[in-house]
Parts: sequence; structure tokens; C-alpha cells
Amino acid sequence: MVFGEIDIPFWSEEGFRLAICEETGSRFWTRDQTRTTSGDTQRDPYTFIGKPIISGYDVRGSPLKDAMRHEFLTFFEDRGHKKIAPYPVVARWRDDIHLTIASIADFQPHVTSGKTPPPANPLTISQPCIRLTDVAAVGRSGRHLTTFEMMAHHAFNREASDDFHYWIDKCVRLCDELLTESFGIIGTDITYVENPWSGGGNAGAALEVIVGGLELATLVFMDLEEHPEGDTEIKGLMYRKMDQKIIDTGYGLERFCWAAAGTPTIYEAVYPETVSNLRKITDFDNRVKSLGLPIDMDYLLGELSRLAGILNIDVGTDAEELYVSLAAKISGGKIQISVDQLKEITEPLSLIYAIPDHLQAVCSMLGDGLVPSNSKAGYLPRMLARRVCRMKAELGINLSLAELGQKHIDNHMRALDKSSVEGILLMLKSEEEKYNSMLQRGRSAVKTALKDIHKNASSIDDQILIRLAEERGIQPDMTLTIARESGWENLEIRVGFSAEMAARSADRTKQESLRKASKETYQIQHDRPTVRLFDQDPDILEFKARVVFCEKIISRDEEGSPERWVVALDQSAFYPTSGGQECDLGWIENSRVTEVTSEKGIILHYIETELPGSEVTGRVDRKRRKQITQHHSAVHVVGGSARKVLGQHVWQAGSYKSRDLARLDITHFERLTRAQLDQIEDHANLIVESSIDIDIKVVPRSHADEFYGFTIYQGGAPKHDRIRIVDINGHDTQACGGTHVGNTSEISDIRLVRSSQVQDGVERLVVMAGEAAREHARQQTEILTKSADILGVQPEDLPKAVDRFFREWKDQRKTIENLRAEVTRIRAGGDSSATNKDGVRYVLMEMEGEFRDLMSTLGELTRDPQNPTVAILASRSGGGKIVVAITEDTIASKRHNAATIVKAMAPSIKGSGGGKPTMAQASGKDPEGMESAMSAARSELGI
RNA sequence: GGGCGUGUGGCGCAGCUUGGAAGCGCGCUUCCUUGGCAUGGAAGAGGCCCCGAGUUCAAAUCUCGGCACGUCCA
Repeated sequence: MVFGEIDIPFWSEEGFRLAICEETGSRFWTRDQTRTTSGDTQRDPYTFIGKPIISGYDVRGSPLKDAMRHEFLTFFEDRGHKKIAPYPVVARWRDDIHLTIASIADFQPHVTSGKTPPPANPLTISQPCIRLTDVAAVGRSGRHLTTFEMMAHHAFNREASDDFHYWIDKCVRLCDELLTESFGIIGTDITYVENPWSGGGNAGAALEVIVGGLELATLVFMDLEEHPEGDTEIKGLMYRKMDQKIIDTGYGLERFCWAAAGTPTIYEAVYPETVSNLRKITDFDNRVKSLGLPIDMDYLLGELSRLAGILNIDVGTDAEELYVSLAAKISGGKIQISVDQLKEITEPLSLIYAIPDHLQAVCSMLGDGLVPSNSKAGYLPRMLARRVCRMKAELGINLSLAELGQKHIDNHMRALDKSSVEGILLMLKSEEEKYNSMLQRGRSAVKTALKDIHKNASSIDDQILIRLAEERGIQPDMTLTIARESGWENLEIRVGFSAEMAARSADRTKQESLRKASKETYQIQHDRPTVRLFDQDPDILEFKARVVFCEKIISRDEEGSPERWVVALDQSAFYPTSGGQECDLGWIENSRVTEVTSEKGIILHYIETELPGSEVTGRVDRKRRKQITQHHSAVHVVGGSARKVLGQHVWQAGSYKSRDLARLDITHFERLTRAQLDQIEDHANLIVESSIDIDIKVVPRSHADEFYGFTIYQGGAPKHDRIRIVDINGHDTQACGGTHVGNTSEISDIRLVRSSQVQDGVERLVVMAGEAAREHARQQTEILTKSADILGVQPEDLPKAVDRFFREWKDQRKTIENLRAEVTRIRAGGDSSATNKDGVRYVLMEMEGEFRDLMSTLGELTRDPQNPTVAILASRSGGGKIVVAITEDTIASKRHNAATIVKAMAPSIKGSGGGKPTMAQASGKDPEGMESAMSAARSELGI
């Protein structure tokens, strides 16, 4: 059978026939003897709008979702599936994606690869997901959402180990029973379209389940994995059978709700409160009424949804053209509606629809502890928050982002606890402020960028638009709005520009991904993992071991680098650099260990001399280990304290533990004040004083997820099927492989030295514990004492004294400048340094000071056009400096050239110089030559 | 993780391409105009041009490093 074709007993038993879609050519199965299209084509309009295909559900919004979800989960529970609690939308257990994009994502890669058993088998779940790929279509298409719940039943079959549940036939039977029995859908309305699936290294046959023009579910039968020697080719890649056969299904909860509600769009079914509220606030219905169209609003919306859903407004498509054809098609052309009228309705409406969806996505991301940021994952909620801000402004809504968020949470996210809600609202508030300040800055940026463009100009240089968008985040349409406000009223952006820009950035992203750097590591020919003694007992610091291999490293660096050997042992107490913790150092026999790393479970010790035998003794540097261990435990304590003090949104974004200091990066939405640091520090020290035991145990992956929750993955995605839990009882629990003290009291002392910002939304705390903390305190005191000594004050008076000195220094500098000007005026007015000849004043003056000082004095002499002057100032400091200036646009500047004068003078002081005709300068190495430089100037000037 | 960009009086910014005297608008102080206010006029104060190296006769300007911040993409 060809890959992707599905023939099961169920088809014939139930009277299905195979058909080929006239429109798309795909194979599909149907009970309907007359059907000629698969159901999901341009020729298949939605049939359920105004007449639901799922009956018996009168409610809308959250209650509708709850009822639907309950029906689905109960159906599969009754049929031997275990119900699993949903995972977070922020996929912290994975390092390849930021957000949970499907229910199967919960089990990738550990379960799908076969490494870890699933939490239950078979199982059913309703998983909230976020997908941002179609964000531009949300609100416009009538059916796209960024946030949705994927209801699913999964089975993980392993024939080899006799662990087999069900495969294609049973899966389709379950699905069909659910649709026809539980939801009362008429059997002939359902089509199953064959549409093989591949992605992420796996592939399999699949069926799309279509009812009433809407794809309600997808059933994937994953049994292939990518392999160069595989025998099945799909989209140019080779695949082979894998050990597991995985049932991966996805039922769109919101689509079921829509099909049950029969509303014009999916948004009215899922977010009725927000949609009607926003329609009221924006006076939408009256605005539409004033267009005077002879049709019922709901009917029109239904029509639009039906058509726009099929027209599929996508990114980069020419919206104008779509509008024209849409206007013509409405009600089969029976209703007259102009493109402008249509826009008047759809533009605001699409925003009203998109807002609740975006709010749902933002609030669930923030609720899961994703803090908005200008880079990394934090950019995702920021982007959505900013979209909402923009839409809000376009609709003229006066509510703040936080107020909208509050309403949304009240309607849709009641399960959130109070502190999380507070955190979300704070972050929304701060996001709106940041958005507004960006706009503020944007306004002046646009004005500056356009300042050389004539007010009547009709087009803007592409480069200007691109720069504004890429550097300042001002999209072209916004640039246009600002420009028009500020006086460039005729500006237009040429058609297709936005699409070009999108293509440009997509292109660059592609180029980037092509550049891949591979890091060279030591090649290991052995595969037996080293026994990690520090895991068993962190107190083992001296041990005997057998040498597995010991090889000299050929250094590619420059000649003189010291000789090094790399050693692997059968067991080791040396902790290798990993998880942000620096490695142990010490000795193996008499050879110093300078570095310890780990490759594929083998601990590699780098040493300075070759080892004599095969049985060796290793000794770990006790003091270093102790200090690093204290730092590591301190980081956990501080992390827990930060969460208590700042809120549940605090997550570890990275950490580093060395002998001298530890760093902990945490997510937080604003800069930390010293007062907050003190608060965290106090709390952390309270934990230290409370002498809490730190328990370490190793548990299976699925048990850890279930028992401790996903907050244990502070340090990143887990890499093994067994998880080492470090539990500071009641304070902080994390999955962690590092070394830790047995009781918090052993940390002895925690200091938060400072905080800095790594990126927007991520604060870096510099933590010191134990001896390092005390050493740091001593150094700080010394700096203070030394500085205070210099100024001759007590350390506590230092800030006041420094402030005074700085002030006085500024004042005096000012005074000196004024005095210098005064002296210049007096000397130039009378004594021998000034000469007048043919209406030009010549001032040759030697004085004290640097270039800067000479310059300011020059101004005094040559700025007055009433007094044409050639001024030559010289100073002997720093080898000799000369500046020459001539009053601009006068007979003086016509007669003389400053650069020529300077060049005539410079050789006398063994220097060189140059400048403009009215302003030049030179410096030299021989101040003694200043006299002759001056006479050179006199003869050059002819005085 | 990566790309691009920005740090200049209290605030908002120009100057940087092509190195050569620190500028603009708002605000501030004083005076004038007025019965008072809005306003108008005049004079003035206020700058480690983010920090540190380098190149140069000369750096706000060019190069490198650091710090702070912005923006976009994955």
C-alpha cells in the first residue's frame, strides 16, 4: 500500500466509500454516496452558521468550553483512557520550542523517542496551546486563533514489549463514535480525508476529520522516523519504521464550540462577552447602521465569515483585491455593498475579534511565568501585548491594557490565583507604558528621518521606512500616520511594500539559519560512563580509581602552550563543569587537575603530567569544592526567596557558580531596587538561619512532573529520564545535578552584591556566600577606607564629600574659564600682544592650558564680526600647542588662511597641524621653539 | 540564540556620512510689556558629548572593549 493510504475494516462495515476530491485530488472516505469534494475546499462553505451541527449546547464562552471539554474527556475516560492534567503553555521541559503547540508536545521528545514511559497509556487530555504563526489572520479569517485547546487521545504502542493498545481502525471508530453518538453529528456529514503527516523527525499516515466545511480534528498515526537508510521517502527525506506506534490526535475544542454555537465566527462562540462589550464600547453597531445597508447584521457577519474563511486572508496577500471580490460575492452578488463600506465593517470587526484571542494568549503566557522582554521567549508576549495596544488605539478604546486583561481574566481565567493575577496586571500595565514611550520616541524619530523630505512629497525612500521599522519598531503604516500628523500630508506608501519587507526579513532569517557553527570537542572512543561519586556522597573528596585512558592532547594553539593530558577514570569524585557550576580542581596522584569536563557521561580530567600507573588516587581541592557548593545551594535559596518576595512570575533564566561568586538570572518585569535586593537577601538569610535540611533524591521523569510540577525545571529542559531533585524543604525544589550542602545553615552567610540587567525582563543577581561573602565585604571596606583617606574624611562622610568636591571642581572650572576670558580681553585690548594693521587686529598671545582652554579663549577674540581679528594662541603644555582662528566673513578671513599660518609655525616646535581656513591647530614636541614659532607667524602675516 | 540601532544641558533631540570653535526646541532664572492672566520681547544660567583604551597634530565625530538602553527576528 502506498504511504498515507488508509484502508481499515471500519470503512466497509460502516458503508464508507473511497472518493477522490474534485477540487484538491485528495483521497477521502465518506458515507455520502453523492459527495464529490473532500469538505475542506473552496467549494465547501460552512454549513453550520445559524444552524449548529452539534445540538444541545445553549451556553457560550467559558461554560461552553467547559461542557465540551467535559464531554470529550469523559467519553475517552469511559473507554479506558486516563485523564491527564494539562501541561503549561510555556514549554519549559523542551529546549527546541518556547510554547506548547500541540498536545503531543507534552510528550516530546522523551516519550515519543521511547526513553520514558508515558504518564498513562492510553491517555486523554485537553491541552491549551499557543501558535503564533497565523497571528496575522486572527480576527480576519473568522476561524484562526493564536490560543486554543487541543483535545486529544493518545496511545503509545510497543509491539515488541507486548504493550499494544490500539491502532488506526480502533482510533477511527472512537472518533466516529464520539462525533455521531456523543455530539449527534449526522454520519453522512463526516468526511475523513487522507493527508499524510511529517515533521520534527517523525511521519505517519493521517486523517483529517471534516464536518460542515470545518476541520474538527486530525488523527495522526505516527510510526516512521527519519533515517538515512529508511525505505520510505516523504518530501525528500528518508524514513523507516520505528519501535513505537503512536496515536496522535488533535480535536479543536474551540471549533467544536463554534460548530455547537453556529455563530458567525469562532470568536463569538468562545469570547462572547468581550466581543459584545467591545462592540458596545466602540459603538460599532451604530456605525454600521449609519451605512444604511439593507441587511441584517448577523446575516452579513455570517456571510462574511463564510466567504472570508474560504478566501483565507493571509500575510502578504493583496488585501485590496480580496476586498473587491468579497464585496462582489456577498450573498451571491444580490446585495450591493461597496469596498469602502465593507472595509468600514470588517476592519474594526477584525480587531474586535482579535483582541480577546490575543488577551487570552498574553494572559496565559504571563500566568505561566513568561516575563515580557525585548529578546528570547519574552518577546512573544510583548509582541502580542503591543498588537493589542495598537488595535485598541485604532478602535479608539479608552480602557487600559490592564483593564482589558482584568475583564478577560474574570471571564475566562478564573482558576488563576490572586497573586498571579496581580502579577499579570502589573506586567500588562508596564507593557502598555513601554509601548507608549516607544510611540513617543517614534514620533520624534519619524520627524528626524523625514526632515530633509519636502512637505509636499508623495513618497518616502524605502530605506527610511525599513530603518524605522527595524531599529525603532515603527511599522510603515504607523510611520505614515505620524508623518501625516506632522505635516507631510501627501505621503503614500507604495503598494506591496509591507510584503516586500516581510520577505526581506524572512530571507535574512533563512540566511542566518544556514550559518551553523560546530564546536570541536574531544573525540571519545569509549562509551562506558564514569561512576559519579559526588552524586552518591558529596563528602568523598579522596578516592581510588582505575585509569580507563590517558592521552596526550595535541594543542592546536601556539607553540609555547603547556603539555596536557586527558584522563578518564572508572569512577571519579571530580565534579565536571556543567549546569552552570564550575568544575572541581585538585590532584590525580602528583599531577595537577586543571579542568574537568563531561562528554556523553564520561568525566574527562585534564592534567599536567602523564600518569605513572593504572591504579590512581584522586584528591579534590577541598576549599574550592566547599565554596562552590555553598554558592550553588545559595543560588537555590536566593531563587526561592526571590519568588517569595517578587512573585510567582520569577523564574531562573540562567545561573553560574564559581569559587569567587555566583550569578542568578531571574525573570522580572522591572529593574530591582536596592531595597528589593535587601528584602530578598534578608529572606535568604532567614532560610540559612532556619537550618533547613536539603534533601536530594532521584525519581523517574513522569513522577517528577506529576509530583513536583514544572517549577522544578528552573535550570532548563531535563535531559534524562531519571531526575535528580534538590529539595530545600518548603522553600525551593528543583531538578539539579550539582553539588549541595546538607543543610542551609552550612551556607553560613548570603550577600546579594548587586543586580544588573541582562535583557529586558531578566535581572542578574550577583550572589556571594560563606567565605567569599566575607572576603568581598573586606575588600569593599578597604576601597571605602582608601577613598576616604584620600579626601581626609570618615568613610560615612564619603558620599557627601565626593559630591562637594565634584561640585567645587565644576564651579572652579567655570571660574577659571571666565577669568581666562577676562584676561584675554584685557591683554588684547591694550598691551603688546595686539597689533592693528589695515583694519585687521592681530592678537598673538602665549598662555596656559590645553587645547580646550585655548579654544574657548579664541571665541572671545574672533566671534565679533565688527572687529576682524586674526588670533594666534599658544601654550607650552604637553609639548606645545598652537591654535589660530580668524573672524569669519571679514577682510581678515579674506586676507589670511589659518591653516597656512599653523603650517608655517608647526616646524618650530617640531610638530604638525592643519585645519580649516578660519580655524586651525597644531601641537608639537618642543615647547622651547615657541618664540621662533611666533616670529614665523609674524613674518607670515607681514607684521 | 541572532540581526540592527541609540547614549550630547532638567526633558525631547540635531551634529557623526566627509575628524578641525558644543547646537536647536521646550523648560529654568532675571528684566521689559500687562490692572492680572494667556501671550509677546530681551538678557542669562545650565554640558566629564555614557565609561575606558587606540588611531591622529587634532575625536562628540573613526576603531576596539565595557556599561546602560531600544527594536526586530527565531
